[in-house]
Amino acid sequence: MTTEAPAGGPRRTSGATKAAILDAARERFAADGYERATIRAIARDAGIDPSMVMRYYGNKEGLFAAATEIDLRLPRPDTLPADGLGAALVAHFLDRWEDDDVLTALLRVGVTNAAGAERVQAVFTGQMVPVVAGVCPDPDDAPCRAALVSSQILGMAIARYVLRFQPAVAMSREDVIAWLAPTVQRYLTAPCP
Amino acid sequence: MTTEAPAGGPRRTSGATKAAILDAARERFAADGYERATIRAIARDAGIDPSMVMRYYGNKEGLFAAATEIDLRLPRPDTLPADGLGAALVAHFLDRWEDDDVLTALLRVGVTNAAGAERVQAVFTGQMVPVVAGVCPDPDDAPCRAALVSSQILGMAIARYVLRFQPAVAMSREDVIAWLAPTVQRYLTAPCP
DNA sequence: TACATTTGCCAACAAGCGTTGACCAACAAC
DNA sequence: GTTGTTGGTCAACGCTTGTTGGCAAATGTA
Repeated sequence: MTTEAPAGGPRRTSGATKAAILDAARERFAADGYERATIRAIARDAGIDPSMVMRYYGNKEGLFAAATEIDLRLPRPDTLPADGLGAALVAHFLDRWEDDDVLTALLRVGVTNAAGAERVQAVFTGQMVPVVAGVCPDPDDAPCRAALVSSQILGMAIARYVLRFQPAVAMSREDVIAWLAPTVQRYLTAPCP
Repeated sequence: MTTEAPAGGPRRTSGATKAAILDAARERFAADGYERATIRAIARDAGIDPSMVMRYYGNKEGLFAAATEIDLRLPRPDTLPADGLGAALVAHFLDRWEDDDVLTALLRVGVTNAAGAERVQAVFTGQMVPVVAGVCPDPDDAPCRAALVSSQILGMAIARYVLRFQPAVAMSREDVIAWLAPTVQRYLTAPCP
């Protein structure tokens, strides 16, 4: 709950309301996907009328776009040991996924919605490819290698945080890193087959 | 289009109509996901009235369940060389995904819908775990290893067939196999870290 | 004081959804 | 022929959705 006005007290600022709407939207989109996350439910969570959502974000698509602006916060590759980059990347993504609903929301919607798919693609190619290009042997291979890394990262995220496969959920953070790090490392730096 | 009656000719058998409905449903579920694949649209594709869908499949959930009965057709592990199992599995899944809409449909819906997620889980654990158990060192590890294999297979399927990441789509079948096979092989047979 | 702006609620709209039940026409059996 | 069964349409229901416009009240500004 984000309502804090004590019934009859001073109105919130528009900024606070906008933020409350975004919080509720992220949670709903993450939990339900695009279609089933209704504006009415989001407004209810934010403690306001549905029409306020329209006033501030225009329509549902605008709300979704505002709620899923994402920064993967990838580390600069030159700050890490070259041979530990796989482990570092896997650990980073596990952390990101566990403390931010937006990633799950984006993934859920990306799989359902065409606009969402483009958005996932933009985030990953825009932020992943540069990092990969900084560490792989031939920068021309960066898109391909980034796609491979993404496939493994996204696959584990879906198994663990979306589908909730029991064995994937039960694995400890360290086990996931130990298993996936060599895979990612190979996709990053091994010579092309 | 699955309508073939020449306007006023003999009626179809119920079996033909049921099959036409299932075909249309698979296509729509694969293309649009659960919520946006409407019964009306499926019926239109099948060339019949929406009420026929209800008569034959009860309700939308029943239709979805009928449309996504899946056999992964996994090969028996003892028919393959132990060290080529990774490549064989990856190749098998690429083939399956490319000639069967149902897999994409199930994946799309599994990510959106709770019932769909359970279904994905049931298919993968029910059919993948036994195969993995037949080839990995300690059968107790089979669920964990199956989850790892699934994470890489599902991740590539999502990147290539759902999100349509450009580099993932552009890769040739042989390249995908060459990159992913060692990963899958390691998840299957390498000692636990 | 008076006025303008901003925050918010309310009631309604049109459209689309899953679902239902009544009705029709073709066939098969008697 | 009559009578059941089967494949199919039609029109409507109750409901939810995104979206809109008008109105109340609190705040700022003169």
